[in-house]
Amino acid sequence: MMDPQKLLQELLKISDDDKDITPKQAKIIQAAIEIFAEKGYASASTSEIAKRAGVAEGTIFRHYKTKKELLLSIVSPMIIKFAAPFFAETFIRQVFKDHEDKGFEELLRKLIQNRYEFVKNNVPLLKIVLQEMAFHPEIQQAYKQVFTEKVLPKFKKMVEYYQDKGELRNDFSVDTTIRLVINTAVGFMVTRFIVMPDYPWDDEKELENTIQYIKDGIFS
Amino acid sequence: MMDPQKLLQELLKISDDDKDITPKQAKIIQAAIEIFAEKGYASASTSEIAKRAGVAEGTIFRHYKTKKELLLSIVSPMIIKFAAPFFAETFIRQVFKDHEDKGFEELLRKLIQNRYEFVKNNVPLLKIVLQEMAFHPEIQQAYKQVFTEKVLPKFKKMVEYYQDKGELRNDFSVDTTIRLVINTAVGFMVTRFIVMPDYPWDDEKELENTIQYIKDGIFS
Amino acid sequence: MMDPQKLLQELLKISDDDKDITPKQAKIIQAAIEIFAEKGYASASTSEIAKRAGVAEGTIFRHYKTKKELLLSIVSPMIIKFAAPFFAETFIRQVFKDHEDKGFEELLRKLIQNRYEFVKNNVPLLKIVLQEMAFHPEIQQAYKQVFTEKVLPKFKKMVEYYQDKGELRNDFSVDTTIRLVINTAVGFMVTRFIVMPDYPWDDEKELENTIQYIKDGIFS
Amino acid sequence: MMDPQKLLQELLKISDDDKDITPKQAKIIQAAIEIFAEKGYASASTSEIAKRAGVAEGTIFRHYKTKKELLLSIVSPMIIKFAAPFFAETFIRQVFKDHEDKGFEELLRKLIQNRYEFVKNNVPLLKIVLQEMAFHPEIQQAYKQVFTEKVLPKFKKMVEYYQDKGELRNDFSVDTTIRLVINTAVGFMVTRFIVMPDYPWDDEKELENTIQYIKDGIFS
DNA sequence: CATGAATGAGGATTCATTCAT
DNA sequence: TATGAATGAATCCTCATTCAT
Repeated sequence: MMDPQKLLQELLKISDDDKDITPKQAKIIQAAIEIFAEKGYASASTSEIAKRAGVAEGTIFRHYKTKKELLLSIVSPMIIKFAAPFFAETFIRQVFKDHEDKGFEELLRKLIQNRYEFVKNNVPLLKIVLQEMAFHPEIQQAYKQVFTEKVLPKFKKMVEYYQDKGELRNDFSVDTTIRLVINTAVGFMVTRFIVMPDYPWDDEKELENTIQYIKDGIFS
Repeated sequence: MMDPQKLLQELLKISDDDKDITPKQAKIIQAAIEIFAEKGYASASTSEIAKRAGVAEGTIFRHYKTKKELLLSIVSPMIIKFAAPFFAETFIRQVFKDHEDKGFEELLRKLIQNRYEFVKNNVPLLKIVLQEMAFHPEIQQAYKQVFTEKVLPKFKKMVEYYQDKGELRNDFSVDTTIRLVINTAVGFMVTRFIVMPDYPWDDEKELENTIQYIKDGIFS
Repeated sequence: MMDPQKLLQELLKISDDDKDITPKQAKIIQAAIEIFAEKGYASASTSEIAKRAGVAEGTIFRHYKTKKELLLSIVSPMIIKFAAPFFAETFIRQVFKDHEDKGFEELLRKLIQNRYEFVKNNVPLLKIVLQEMAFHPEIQQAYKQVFTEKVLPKFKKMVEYYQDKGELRNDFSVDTTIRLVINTAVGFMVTRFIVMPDYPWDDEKELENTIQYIKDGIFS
Repeated sequence: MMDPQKLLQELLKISDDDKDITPKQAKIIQAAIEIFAEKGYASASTSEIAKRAGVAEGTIFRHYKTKKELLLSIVSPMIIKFAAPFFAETFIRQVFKDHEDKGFEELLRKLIQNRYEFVKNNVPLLKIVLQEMAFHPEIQQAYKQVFTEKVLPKFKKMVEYYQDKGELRNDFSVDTTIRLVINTAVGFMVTRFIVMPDYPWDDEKELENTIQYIKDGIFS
């Protein structure tokens, strides 16, 4: 038995894909993340990446056959990591068995808090994913697959479960409910970290308000 | 006196920036919109735009000094148009005087429906704005200015007004309330037209659900 | 009616493919021929070609999408031109009707002399063809097609005709005869212009000897 | 005293340059021969050679200082081996003393048959020599030296001898005679193994025809 | 106004070669 | 001896922009 705090923390470290990486390679990835995030994949030049990584341009291509492969090597693991909480086999069982009493609200709170921390620690990477998804079918594909195979099914079960319990309104379809929740959560993070990162956010309060909003809307 | 239906319709046609445009220029803009939306500004080549427009490469540069000027000539008016409803002097007065009885919900409904139609008719253009805003400070600036000077003040007044009336919960700050509403509305449209345009949407219902969600959240 | 001298001269100028060519383009082709011949296609750099042509490197790619296209635009017409004498409809008829009295020897003499002049005037180009054929299937294909469809059939008719007349030995198959003749003629030219261009050749005598050799071998 | 059969067989194994070669080195040479023959020296990359040889890139440069040295280490021995029959001191003496009765024809036959076997067993290597000679002065030099110092003198003596005997026509200069013979023989092999290796050759007959052609020409 | 040839800087990528392990 | 990561010059090619017609 594990308390949910720990559970979700666990789920983050899904893959250690940073193994077998030379120091130069690590510097390349770091530089690439920065520059891709700053100017976008298409406008980033491998020569600039090499310069910032303190590496010869050729070194990039020794490790990544193409510039695109470099992008994907950065972006692919992100998708999985972002959906990580939904990967754990135990996740949904935990929810139902040990913590059902706490209800959907508590589950939501944990989830959003956890993903909030994740996003906070991976802003440039997520910027890249958001930007480049639009133009790279491979990324869309990967995202779609993870979402429809891993995230959606579990999310659906959750929503159905709490709808049956009468905790969630059931005049919204499951899909609609999920869409609204995800929109609100993701929207918060995008606004918080990407659109207006410089606004003087009171994160704790804003997080709580967001959860309340999802719960009750804005009407009194 | 004007009924709100007409009011909002009016607000759409703010600027006729399609004046004094040669047919070739129009074809260039059309082609540019398509290609910028398809592959992004950085990956779009002026030669491809010229080809699709059925124009010589030089012709583009006769009308737009640089490729970036072409982008801005496309993007700039969009920002104003998207915020159009908030531009009309009469807008807020209308709200307060003639139609206060209908309440925030009705106002919201009109606004969202109207912007929904607008987005529906300008998907590629909005794709471009969303994508390129990240990398072009000029666009961010323009957006920020319009938002803080035009949209935000009026939105604030509205929210304050309805909070005072007790129609909106006031444990949320005005800013937070606005953020949540805009997030939900924009999130819907982005999901609807950009992320999942091929999903079999029941637009009317989804629109209504979104409004209800803003109002009441998802809890029963 | 045309005397065979003129006939063969005519056949040389098959296509004027140098039309619609800008002066820069002409200089590019000239430079490319020189450099391809000097160092081979693979070792020739487009930047060097541009330099020698007095043109920006980009200009090359405005006219030829790829370096290979530049090569083919040079090589392709050569193949046809080299086989030119066999293209004329009237060629073989001329041989049979008006000049049969002169026999195979005279025909051979005219042919070899004519091709000798052609080769003499196109040494670098032929060097390129010989070298690059080995590595470019497109060139092999083109050569094969021209040879099997145009050259071989007419050559066969000629040899058969003179074998029937008893002028040529018929213990050699037609194919073998053709191979031996072409080998000897081509071999002469390759030796003369490519292998040992600096040897003090007495061209007229050597040409005549080659013809005699084909006729009588080297035994007394 | 040695019968000529054996003599010529002997001449083949002139140098055992395969000594002191590590297994890796042998694999490198084998891979290099294949790849040089397939795509030409300039288009062959050391990394591809290393890969096909199952060796690290660095290993190639441990044995051969440069890519070119690798080429020369492959090509140089070929030149000597191809001219091998003319190297043996005893060769010409054999011809004159023991076997003069058999005449030039028999000598030619032996020579051509022997070289035919050699070429047959070394097609890729000869392809490389033919291709690269054009661009590498070192190879030309080596070839020229071997040819003028070893092959030509002996060949000249032979031809002079048989001209004096009245067996060969003497209205052809010695040089011309040699050129014609070599052209015909080499031309056959190039056609046989390089230009048209897939043609259904009747080697024995074609070889014999070639010899007859050299002897008697093609006229009846 | 419109054209399209020309430009040259810059892009991604390749490759022979070096060197620390 | 063998490795393979690292190099950086060189390669082919693209592209925004200019300008003479």
